[in-house]
Order: sequence, then C-alpha cells, then structure tokens
Amino acid sequence: MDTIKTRFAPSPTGYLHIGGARTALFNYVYAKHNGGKFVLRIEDTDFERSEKIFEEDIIESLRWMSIISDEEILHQSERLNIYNSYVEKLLKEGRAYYCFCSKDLLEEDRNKLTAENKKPMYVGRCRELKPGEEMLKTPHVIRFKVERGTGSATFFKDLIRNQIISIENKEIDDFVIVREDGIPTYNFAVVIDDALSGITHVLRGDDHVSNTPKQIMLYNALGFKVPEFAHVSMILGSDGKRLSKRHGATSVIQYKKEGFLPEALVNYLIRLGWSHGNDEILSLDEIIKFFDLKNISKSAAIFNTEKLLWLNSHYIKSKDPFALISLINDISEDSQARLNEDVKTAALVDSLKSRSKTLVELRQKLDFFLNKTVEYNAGVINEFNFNQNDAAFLQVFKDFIISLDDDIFIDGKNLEGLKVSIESIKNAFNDFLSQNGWTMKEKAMIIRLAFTGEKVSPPIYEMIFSLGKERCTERIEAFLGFLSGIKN
RNA sequence: GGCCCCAUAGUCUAGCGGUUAGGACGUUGCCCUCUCACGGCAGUAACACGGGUUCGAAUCCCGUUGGGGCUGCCA
Repeated sequence: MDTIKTRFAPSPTGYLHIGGARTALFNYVYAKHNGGKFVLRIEDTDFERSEKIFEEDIIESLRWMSIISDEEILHQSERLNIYNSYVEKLLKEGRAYYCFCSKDLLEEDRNKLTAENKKPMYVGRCRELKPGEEMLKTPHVIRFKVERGTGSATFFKDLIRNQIISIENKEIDDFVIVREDGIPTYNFAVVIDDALSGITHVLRGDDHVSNTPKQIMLYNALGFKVPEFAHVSMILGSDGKRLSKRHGATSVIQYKKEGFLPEALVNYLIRLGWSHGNDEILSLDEIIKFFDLKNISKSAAIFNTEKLLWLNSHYIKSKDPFALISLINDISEDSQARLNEDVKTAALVDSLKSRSKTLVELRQKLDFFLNKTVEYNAGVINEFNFNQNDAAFLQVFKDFIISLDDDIFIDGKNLEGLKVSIESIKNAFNDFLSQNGWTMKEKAMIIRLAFTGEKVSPPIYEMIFSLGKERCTERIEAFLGFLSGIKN
C-alpha cells in the first residue's frame, strides 16, 4: 500500500476561515496518524479574486495551528502548461470538446430549463462539432464529454459514511474544464494536481460531494488512479445556517487577535465532528495518536463559541505566567504598552489567568496595574457606605504597607521567590488585621477600591506585591483624597 | 424544482440489537472564599415522527418531516 498522503487545497480568495482550518486539521492529523505526508496547495486559478495577502494569511494561520506542509507549497497558477498537456490528450481522444456557446446563450438555456422545472444543464450543442482552424480563433471553452450510456452511473465510496455514493451520469453536465481565457477550472486542475502529487486520500468539505463524480470521470479518462474520498460535514452558525460573517469571527486570524490560543482552537475544531470516547481535552499529539476516520461525525455541527471559550480558559490556566506575558505581547496592538516580563507582572498574570477566558480579557484586567493612576468613580464607591472609620483604617493600612520588609518586593523572574513573597505579605497582613481585631472580609473591599477603583480585582496580596510600596501608598492617598471630596 | 447527504438534550458528542441512554459546554443550586473567578458537589435537559424486521430497537430497513449541500467559464 502506498504511503498515505493528504492535502489541503484552499483558494486564496479570503482569510482562512474555521471551516477550512478544520478541513486542513483533519487532513493533517489523518496523514500524521498514518505516518504519511500532508501537503498544501494554493488553488489560485481564479485570478479575479485571488490575492497574495490571503495566501499569506492562510499559510500563517495554519502555521499558528502547527499545521505545516511536508513539501513545497504548490501554486496552480504556476502549473498552467502541465494542465494544457492533459487537455490536449483528452481532446485528441475525443473525451473533451470545444464549445463556442456564448455566456448569454447558456444563460438563456438555463432559464428555459429552469422554467420547465428541469435541471439546468448544458444542452450539448457543441458536443459533436468538428471546428476548423478559423473557428478555433473565436472564443471558446473546452468541455468534458460525459459518457451518456443509458443507466450509466459514477460512484465512489465515502470513507466517512462508509457507504457507496452513486450518481447517475445523466445528472452530470458536460462540464467546462478549460475556460475561455485558457485557464483550467477547479474540477480539472484539482484532479491533475492530486494525481500528480500522489494524493491517496482526499478529505474535504461536504460541499464537494457533487463534484466528486466529475473528478472521478476525469481520473479515469486521464488514466490516473482514483484516490479515496472522505467528505467531512460542514460547520454551521448558531442559527444552523452556513457560517458567515454574520456569526461573528470566522477567520482563524481573528480568533488569534481576540486572544485565543492555538491549542484551544485546534482542540475545539477537532472535537467538532470527531470524538475519541469521552475525551474533551486533547493535545495535537494525542489527536494524531487517536485519530480515526471512523469517529468522524456524519452530520453538520453548529459552531459554539461558549465551548471554545471554555477550552481557551482551560489552556490559559495551564500556562506559565511568563509564557502568557509573551503571548499577550505577541497579539497586542501597537498602541498598547508591552507587558514587562518581570515577576511583578507575572504575579498578577498568574492570579488572573483563572479569571480570563481570552488573552485579551486577561490583558484588560491588568489595566489597573499598567495605568499610572486610578480613576475613581463616585457611583461605584457610594455603593459602600464608607465613613470616618474607613478613612482611618486606610491611614493605618498605609503605615502597614510602609512597614513591610523591602526584601519581600523581589525583582527578576523568580516564581519560587514570588511564592515566598506572597506568603510573607499574607502572614504580615493577617497579623496586622488580627492585632486590630479586624477581618479580611470587612477590609478587603475598601483596599480593592483604593488600589483599582473597581469592585473586582486580583487578590489583595498579589496587588500589594505587584504595585509595590510606593504605588500602594500613592493610591491610598489618592483614594483618601477622593473620599473626602465626595463627602463634602 | 432536480440530485446528493444528514438526524441522541440549547450546543458538541458516546452508543454500533438487550444500558437506570454516558461525557462535555451552557444553565441552576450548594460548598469553598478578600471581590470576581478557579475548584468541588448536586441538579437540569435528548434518541424528530410513522411504519416495518426482531423475543427485543437510539441502534437494521422503508417512508414522512426537518436541516444542509450541489445545481458557475468559483473553489
């Protein structure tokens, strides 16, 4: 048996969307599971809509998900003369013919057939034509001559359904294989490329099932070995309709920008339509290890952002804070300050990572720390009836901060040291509270508000550590000032 | 319209002739707790419908309904 080889062949007419990403993933893990090869091919024969930036986006998005081509990436636009030689062959053997019907005429035919409630197909006007030299100088396309024997059908076994799908030839048009501009169409180029590059298994979207018989005819006419086919169901939007921009982010790059980790997207996408028992959390390596076409679902799946967010928060939680800092910096806008890769930032990131579903959200929660000063909001603060006693507490608390041992506030990247520091702050603070007969519960909120201006914040100890003595005392004073302002 | 495909909770799924129909997301309640989270525990909710086949069908067959795809000189 041949070594298994799969491919992902997108057209660079848009950013890589999650449906394509899932197809690429299926191809990649199937090849890898079987010790085979995965290749990428750019189907850029639609010159009108293909753009280089989309191609770059596709490659970069796949690379981000760790999906990398095992061979040089092919471009159909560079293989035009290869296709030509095969067209000649078909023409010579009478398996293809020139068609001079104008687009208007075809349109007319189609309308007529549709009006009669018939399938709009090419009527075969030029099928038996023997054009001379002069005629060939006029605009024409080349069509494949589909065998018309009564009852003739084309079939293939779909590996996902594990079932033969058969389509009668009368349902299939004499489809165009070379356009008027001499560029081959998808159905033609794809067959030649797959055959020539030795693709053994074609895993693609459900939307290609009706193309498959056409392609099989071409494989046979060209004398190529027909590969195996597996058609994966599509991803639908929350309303059960085909996924589109209406459903929010659809491109891989958008998910990256919104703070998703590639592990989460990969895990989500593979579980959308494939399963391994009750396993939910799967690394790429595990997916490759367990992957089997038998476990791919036949039905379409609705994309569910909630579950993706859950997986993303899972992977965020499992990461080292310094790794998170650099991931956040990677996706930060130019206008945003870069996070320092120091233990002060790491302390907060570490406590915030279980509170964030995306990297973007995590970064937002760091705003209070990144900003020079705090904006206090009377509305929020008035929800708590602070009085003179609270102001007095803050004064004492400030003294407590100042009294803290300077050795606690370490620098560098020492996470072990961080644990010790947090423990020291915790112990000192608890002593401070109990000596005065106070509890954490009754004092936490005012401290939180003083440090951040918000009702929600990272834990107090981490904030004391990360802000440091000076910024803590500054904020306490600023808050005290604000409090006296709203009292008057 | 024609052709093809699909059908277990709101969502993703396990199941492959005999199960109290399992897991996960979400959601609800409780516990933990300095806020918010995390975590733990508990609850919630499904075999689209109708016929067969069979001692027995979520599982096999047929039909209905519903959904999706294709019906381009796009891929």
